[in-house]
Amino acid sequence: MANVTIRDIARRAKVGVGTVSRVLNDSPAVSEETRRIVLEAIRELDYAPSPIARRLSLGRTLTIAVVLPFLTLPAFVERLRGVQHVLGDSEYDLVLYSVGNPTQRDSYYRDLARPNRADGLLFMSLPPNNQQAQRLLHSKVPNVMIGSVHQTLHQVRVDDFYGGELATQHLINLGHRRIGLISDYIDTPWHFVPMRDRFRGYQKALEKAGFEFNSDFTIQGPHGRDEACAMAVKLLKRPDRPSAIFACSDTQAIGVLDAAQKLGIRVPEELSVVGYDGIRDAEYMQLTTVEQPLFESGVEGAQLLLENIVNPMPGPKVITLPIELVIRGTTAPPGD
Amino acid sequence: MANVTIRDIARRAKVGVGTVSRVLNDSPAVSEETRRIVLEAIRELDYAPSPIARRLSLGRTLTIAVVLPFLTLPAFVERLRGVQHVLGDSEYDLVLYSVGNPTQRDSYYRDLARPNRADGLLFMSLPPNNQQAQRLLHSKVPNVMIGSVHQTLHQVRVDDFYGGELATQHLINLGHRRIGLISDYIDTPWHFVPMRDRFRGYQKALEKAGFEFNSDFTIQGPHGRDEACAMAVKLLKRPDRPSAIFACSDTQAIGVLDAAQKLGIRVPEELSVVGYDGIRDAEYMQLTTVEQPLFESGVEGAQLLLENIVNPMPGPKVITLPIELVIRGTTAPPGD
DNA sequence: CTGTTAGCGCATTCAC
DNA sequence: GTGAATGCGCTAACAG
Repeated sequence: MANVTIRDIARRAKVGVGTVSRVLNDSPAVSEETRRIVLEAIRELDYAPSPIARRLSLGRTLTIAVVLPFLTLPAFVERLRGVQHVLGDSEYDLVLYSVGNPTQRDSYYRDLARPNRADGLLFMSLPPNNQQAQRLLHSKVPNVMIGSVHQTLHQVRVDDFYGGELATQHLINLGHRRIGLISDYIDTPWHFVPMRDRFRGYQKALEKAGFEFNSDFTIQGPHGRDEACAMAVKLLKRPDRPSAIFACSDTQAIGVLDAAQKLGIRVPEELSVVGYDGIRDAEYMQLTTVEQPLFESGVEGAQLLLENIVNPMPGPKVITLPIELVIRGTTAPPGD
Repeated sequence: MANVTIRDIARRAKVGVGTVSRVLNDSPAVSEETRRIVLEAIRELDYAPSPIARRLSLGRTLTIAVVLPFLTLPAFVERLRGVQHVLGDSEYDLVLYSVGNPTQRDSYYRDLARPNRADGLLFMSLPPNNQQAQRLLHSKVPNVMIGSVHQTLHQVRVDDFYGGELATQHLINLGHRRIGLISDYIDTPWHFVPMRDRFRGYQKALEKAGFEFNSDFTIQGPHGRDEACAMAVKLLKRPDRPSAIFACSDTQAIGVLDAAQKLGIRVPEELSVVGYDGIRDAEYMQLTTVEQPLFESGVEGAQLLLENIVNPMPGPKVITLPIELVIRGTTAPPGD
C-alpha cells in the first residue's frame, strides 16, 4: 500500500540508491550480478519509479503538449491520430489541450511557452500572432505548427493556395463559368490562414481562365455543416445561381449537398460541388474533394518536433505536403 | 532565460519562499500588503510555478489518464470530447493513451494502476479481466470504465442488450422475418461486451416474436467499414438472403450500405439496415440507428471520476444512459 | 564498479 | 503573519 520507492529497493537489494538508479536507466556501469539482484528486488516489490520525481530530477517534463481547436472537426482528429502514432512509440506523454475560443488559445500560447510545462509543443491550425511567435522563439521550447504558418516557426503545411486553384480549375475544365465559393470567415481573430489561401487560389484560377471574380458568388460564415447549408441556400436561390460551388472544407461541402437536396437541385447534374480536406465522410458521400494528407501531417509534425528536441534547428523548417484532387461523384459538366 | 523559481520571487519581494507559496495558493494567512508585493514581483519576472515540482511536493500528479482503443473510431472521439469538456475546466491535465493491441492494453492496465502515475483513470471500451480489475481496486487509484463493464468497478454504460432488442424489434414491426446481423467478433481477447449484449438483444427480440434464431444469418468479423461490406456481401448472396440487416455499429452499417450498392440492392426497398451508435456519419447517410449518448457518456464518466477523486465511493457506481432508436431512411417494410 | 550526497522547485510543517 | 527548515523520489556528480 505504502509507496515503494527507490530507497526500498536499495535496502532490499543491499545496494545504494545510485546503483538502483543505474540499473533503472540501463547504465552499463553495473555488474551483471548486482543488476540481477536489483532487478529481483524490483520484481518482488512490484516497484516502478515515480515519473514525477524523475521529471523533476531530469529537468524534463517527458511530455508533449498538443494544442488544437475543438475536437469536433474530423480533420483535427485525423491529425491527432498521426501525432499519437509517433508519440506512442516515444518516451513522451501526449497531453491534450483543446481550445474553445481565442482567449483560451492565447492563454495556452502564454502558459506553454515557458520551461517546465512541456518538452515540446504542437499547435494545430492555430497560427500565433507575431508576439506569440516571438515568445515561443524566446522560450526555447521546441515547437511545430501543423496546418498553420508563421515565418519564424517550424511548420508542416500543405499548399492551400494551389489546392484552391486545383479545385476551381477542375470546375472550370468541366465547363463551369458561374462558380460559387463558401468558406469560413477569412479575417477572424483566429487568422485561419489556410482558408484564406484556398480563397486566393480560387481567385487565381478564375483570373487565369479570364473569368471575372464576382464577390456575390462568395459567402463567408461560421464553420459547420448547417451553417454552410444556410449559406448555400442563399447562393442557390439567386436567379443567376452558380452551376458549381467550391466549399473550403468537406464539412461545408456536405452542407452544400444538404442545401441542394432541400431545394431539389440534383448533384451533379444541376450543381457540381467540390470540397476540401479528404475526411472520411467525403468518401461516404462520394464527394469530389481536394485531399490533404491529414494523418501524415500529424506524423510529420510530431517527428519534426522530436528531432528538434534532440537537436534544435535554427532556421524555420517548412515541410510542405502534397495535395491531390480526388474526383468522385459530385462534379460533372454543367447541365445547363 | 534562466528559469525563474519561487526563490527568485522571494528574494525580489524580500520575503521567504513560504510566503510566496502561500500567495500562490491563495492562503488567507498573508497580509494584503505583502500579497501585493509578491504578486508584483511575480508579474515583473513573468514567473509561473513549475507544475512538476508542484506535483512532487503535493504528491499528486494533477493528471487524468484516458485510455482508449485506436483513435480511429468516431464513437471514441465523441466520448473523448465529452471527457475533455469536463476536464478542460478542472485542474487536471488530460493525457492520452491509445491502445493498438491487447498487449498494449494489458501493459496500460498494469502500469497505470499504481500511485504516482495519474490521479484518475478513464478506460473507454476496454473491459479489464478480473485480475486487472482486482489490481485497479487494490491500487486505490480512482477509475471509471466508460462503455464497458465490470462488477466491481465504477462505470457509465448504456443498455446494449435493450438497444439490440430495440433495433431488431423495429425491423420485426416493419414486417421483416429474415433479419441478418453483422458484428465484431464477440469472443475476442478484447472482451467487447457491448457487442455481445447487442447480439443477445437481437436474439431476445427474435425469440419474443416467435422466430427461430438462424445462426447462418449472423456474421462476425473484424471491425471496419470494408470488412463489414465483405460480410454483408456474403450474407446478401444467399438465395434466401435476409430482407433486413442489423449492424452492431454505424461504421459496419455503412459497410452494409456499400455492399447493397455494389450488388444493386436498393435500400430500403429491398433491404432495410439498422446501425448502432449514432455517430455523425449516420445522419449524413440517413441511417436508421440506435443512438447512444456518446458525448454524454464522456461527460458523465469524467464527472464521476472527479467526484471519486475528491471522495472515493465504496461500491461500484453504475450510471446507465438512455438510448434511443432514431428512424431515418434506411428502414422500411420488406418489399418482398 | 559502487555508495554517498547534493540538488531539482515547491508545499508544508514549526517556531517566532 | 512570516521565515527557515524538511521532504517529495529521483538523477547525477563525486569520491572511493
